[in-house]
Amino acid sequence: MQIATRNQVSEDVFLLCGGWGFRFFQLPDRRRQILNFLLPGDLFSATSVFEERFHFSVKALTEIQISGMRRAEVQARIATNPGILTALAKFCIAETEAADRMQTALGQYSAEERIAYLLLHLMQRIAARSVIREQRFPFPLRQQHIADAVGLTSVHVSRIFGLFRERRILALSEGVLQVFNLPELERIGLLS
Amino acid sequence: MQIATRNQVSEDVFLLCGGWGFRFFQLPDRRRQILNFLLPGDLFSATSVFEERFHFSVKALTEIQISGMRRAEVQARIATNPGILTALAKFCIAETEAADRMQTALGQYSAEERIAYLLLHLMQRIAARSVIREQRFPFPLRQQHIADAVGLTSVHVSRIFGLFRERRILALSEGVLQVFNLPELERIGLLS
DNA sequence: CGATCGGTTGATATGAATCAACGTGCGTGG
DNA sequence: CCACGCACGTTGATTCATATCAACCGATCG
Repeated sequence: MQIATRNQVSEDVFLLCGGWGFRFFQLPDRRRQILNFLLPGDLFSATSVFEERFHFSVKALTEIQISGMRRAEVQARIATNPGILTALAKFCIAETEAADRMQTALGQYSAEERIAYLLLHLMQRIAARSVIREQRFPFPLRQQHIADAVGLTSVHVSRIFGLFRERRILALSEGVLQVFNLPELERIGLLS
Repeated sequence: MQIATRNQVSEDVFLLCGGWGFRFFQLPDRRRQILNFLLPGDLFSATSVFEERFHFSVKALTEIQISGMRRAEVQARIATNPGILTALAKFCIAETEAADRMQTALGQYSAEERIAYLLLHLMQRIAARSVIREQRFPFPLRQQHIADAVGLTSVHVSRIFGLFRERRILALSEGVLQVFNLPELERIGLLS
């Protein structure tokens, strides 16, 4: 379900309170790039506090809850309460660093490396939000989402998952990602 | 010449006053990803105002002048003068949007499209800083830099430049990029 | 004068895309 | 309740874009 569209004007700053979403660019042909995945607690984007229009689109991946705050009000709060600015800066730093790392993955990594990197990054973010037992992560993405995020086709993503499964590194089914061999996954996807 | 190194701690926020540089990640093998190019007037990164250590490395491409400001002082100024925060936010927005577009280029574009996109983006930034006559842009990058920025080999970059030259779209030599057919370059590299 | 750097070009290899077929589960309308 | 269509994933055959390896050239510089 589309939540926001590039160039759309909004007076609100949005926070994802529950569920999963993703931020993306749609090209005029069929191609699209998923820029990142949104998890509970994420602002759509730190910069949206100062931008009156979205420079990206957003879709929901599951049922979601979002909360909107008036931009003018958020800005006023920043002026009076410096703690808010610090929190915003922290979020912005995380976002920027994640973007830089993803850019590196897209420019330099092989298919296996890119997928491993994406999974590790998501696992870390999921684990920060809920307790993980036996390395089983809730994981609502379809292979097409992974493909659009790491710049591969879904066919090729399927092959790589087949390899990972065969090598007993991980398995993905029914919305659950189970990791059997974390060190190996990290060896593949944690290049820096 | 290396100017800054990943994980290095610094109490200063840096501004590039003259010359060209670039921000990058170096991988343990030979690979590196150039994250963006720095032109006069650019902060190394907007987030460095709130980060005490670099999460990236920086190298100079030409002779450069840089100016450092105490981070604590910059933060104090923000608190008293809201105009500085607005300016910082504007820079951060431009940086973020450029990163999102580059991520899209790396994930979705062909070699020709990526190079055309990079050149157009740089041309726009160069033109914002100096008057351009006859579509001749000062351009100190080597083909290896372009390769590392768009995730190709320098050999392949050379072939694509050969094609562009042959098709009378542009030519690059002696530090000058000359564009003969801007509409065609835009058709190739301006997909969204 | 030799060495190094940046760029070009050709031959070949390879990783990922494309095209196509098939299976399975699921929702929906008859 | 069944039949059909559709979304998602898998697998095989083939093609294509880009990488790799290698040779060579001209400019520059110690």
